[in-house]
Amino acid sequence: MKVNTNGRDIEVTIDGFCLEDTLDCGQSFRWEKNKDGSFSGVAYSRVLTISQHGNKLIFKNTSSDEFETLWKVYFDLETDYSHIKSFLCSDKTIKSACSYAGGIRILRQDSWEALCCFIISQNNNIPRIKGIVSRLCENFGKELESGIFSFPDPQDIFDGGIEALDVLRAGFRAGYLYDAARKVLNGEVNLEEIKTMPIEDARTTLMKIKGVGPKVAECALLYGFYRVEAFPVDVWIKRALHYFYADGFPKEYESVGGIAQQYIFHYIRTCEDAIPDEYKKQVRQKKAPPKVPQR
DNA sequence: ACCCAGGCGACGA
DNA sequence: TCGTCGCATGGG
Repeated sequence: MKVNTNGRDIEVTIDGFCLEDTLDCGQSFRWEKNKDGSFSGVAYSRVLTISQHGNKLIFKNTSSDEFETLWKVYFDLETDYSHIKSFLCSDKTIKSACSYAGGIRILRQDSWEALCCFIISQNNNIPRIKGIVSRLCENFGKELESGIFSFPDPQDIFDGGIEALDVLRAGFRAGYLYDAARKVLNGEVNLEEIKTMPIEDARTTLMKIKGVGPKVAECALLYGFYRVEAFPVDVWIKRALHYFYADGFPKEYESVGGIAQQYIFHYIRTCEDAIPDEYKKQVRQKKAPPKVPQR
C-alpha cells in the first residue's frame, strides 16, 4: 500500500481490493453509489466520499490524520488479504468465489451500529434494510452535514420511547432495537467488555437481547467486533453448506471462517451459475401451506 | 397480485 | 430439544 496526499484528497495504491464489492456485499448498509461511480457514506460520525480507479483509491475531503486513524482501519487496508486468500483458496469453492469477487475486505464497523443493522436485517431484504437504517439515522442521529446523519447512540434511540420508532416502519424489529438500546444503556450488555471476551461468552451476552439469535450474533461479532472466526449461517450459506460441503465446512479454515463466509455468500447470492437454479428452489425453506378450501 | 427477505420468539409435542 | 408458525413491511 502506497499513500499520497493531494490537497484534501488521499490517494492510496493497493492491489487486490475492490471498493464496490466491499461496500455492496451485504456487510454494510450505509454506503450509496453516486452518479459518478464514487461512494458516499458515514462511519464513526465521519463523512466520506471514496472512489476507485484501477488499483488507486481516492479518499475525498479527509485529512492524512483522519485517514491514518480512521479510514485505513475501517477499510482494513493493513491486513494482508493475499496471504489469507492463498490459504483459503486451497478449497476449490472458495477459489471460485475469490476469482469471482476476491477483492472484498471485512470492514471494521462500529459495534453498536453493526448490532443494530443486523437486528434490522432479519427476515428482510437489503434495499429495505437500507431504508430503515437511513430513517433511523435521519430521525435519531445528528446532522453532520446538510442531509447527512450519524448513526444514533443507544441513548438517542431510547429517549423517545418505543412509539417514536414507528417512523422507521421496521415492523416487529422495532421492539428488538429498543431492547438492544435499553440493555446497552443499563449495562446488561456491555459492548466494550464484549470486545475482549472469549467468543462463546460474547455470543451468549449478545443473545440476551431480544431479537438477537445465533445468526444476528455472528453478524455482529464478524462485522462489528472484527471476530473473523465468527461464521454467520443464513439461507444462502445453508445452501452452500449443503451443496459444496456435504461433509462439513473444513475445520482448518475456522480461524478465518467469517472471511471465507463473506466470499461464499457474495458468490452464490450474486453469481448466476454458482449453484444450479433447481438447487436454490430445492433448499428454499418455506413450503406451500396446505390450502384448505373454506366453507 | 404474489413471494419472500443475510431470523427470531413463542408455543406445542 | 426440536419442528412449526406468525410476525410487519415493502422490494422486485
